[in-house]
Amino acid sequence: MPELPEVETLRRLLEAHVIGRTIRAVRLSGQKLREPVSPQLSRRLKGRRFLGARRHGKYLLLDLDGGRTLVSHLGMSGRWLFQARPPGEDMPHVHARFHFMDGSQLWFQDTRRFGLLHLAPTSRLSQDRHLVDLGPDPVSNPLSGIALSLMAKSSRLSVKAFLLDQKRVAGIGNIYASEILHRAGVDPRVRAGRLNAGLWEAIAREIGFVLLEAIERSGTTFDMYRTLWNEPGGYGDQLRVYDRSGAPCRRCGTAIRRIVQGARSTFFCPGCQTAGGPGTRKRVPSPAPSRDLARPGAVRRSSPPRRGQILKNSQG
DNA sequence: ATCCTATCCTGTAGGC
DNA sequence: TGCCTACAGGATAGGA
Repeated sequence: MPELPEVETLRRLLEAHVIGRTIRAVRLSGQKLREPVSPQLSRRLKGRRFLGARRHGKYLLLDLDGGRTLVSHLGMSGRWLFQARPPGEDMPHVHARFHFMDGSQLWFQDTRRFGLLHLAPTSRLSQDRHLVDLGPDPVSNPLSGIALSLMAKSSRLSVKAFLLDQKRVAGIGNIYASEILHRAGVDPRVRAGRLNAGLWEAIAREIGFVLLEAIERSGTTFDMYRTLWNEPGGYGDQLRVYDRSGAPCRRCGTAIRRIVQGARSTFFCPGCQTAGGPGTRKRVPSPAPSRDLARPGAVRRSSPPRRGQILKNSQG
């Protein structure tokens, strides 16, 4: 579940260690990812140099000379791994190996193959079909509460589902959505269109806070995610609700609950996350039926933005 | 138009 | 011990 902080961590590391290198060869596994990787990729990348690393939401954008950009997404289990001196042993599920002139290698590994590797013209990147519908990137262009509340105005989605929708805000996934709503004190089941401006202000603040704090710690390794050096991220012990069902809330002591929304887990504190935000106790009916699947003790493993501008200022 | 569900995929946890 | 099933979720196609 790499989300914005994990991708930004990789972007920074790639910028520091891979940008400037020239590709000698690219070897592809031939396996289909989210969509087939073009067999032309190898030919088109040969001899090209990486010029820069950008990011929008969860998409990593690697610009090359020759006017093309490598658009990548990590899906559920994707990894970018760099070795100055490639190890002797092999690794499973490596779908692209970039061999650089100096002998170093960059690998794209993706066990579950929900990731994406695709080459697009740099000049028309914002029109690329994978990127064109993305909402604003909340780290490059911090969102105001006003902007969020305008976007949510007539939405019947739960606020959790709203935050997960990449067309509205790009980069928030299942882990950080729960964390953001916990910090904002907002019940994840409340419909987005019913939240008042003050709560959107709190959510906007926590989006920025949580994502930046997670970036500082190189992201969250819950399961698959690794940095460029194959190391886990350090934000895992900062998580307040995600995967903590049954454990006491660190703010009020109430047992954290797990529910399912849109076939995805949501973790929240029934004590201090309410429909009216911090300090209110009123319980509000859920917008959609949500089953309570918390099993105590059982720890499961493992101004509104405009379109067309999304790729500007995406340096992160 | 908006929202919801099923689908893709693999490794792993849990049940028997 | 080992087989089998269920589950995890990002994005999206297609249905309601």
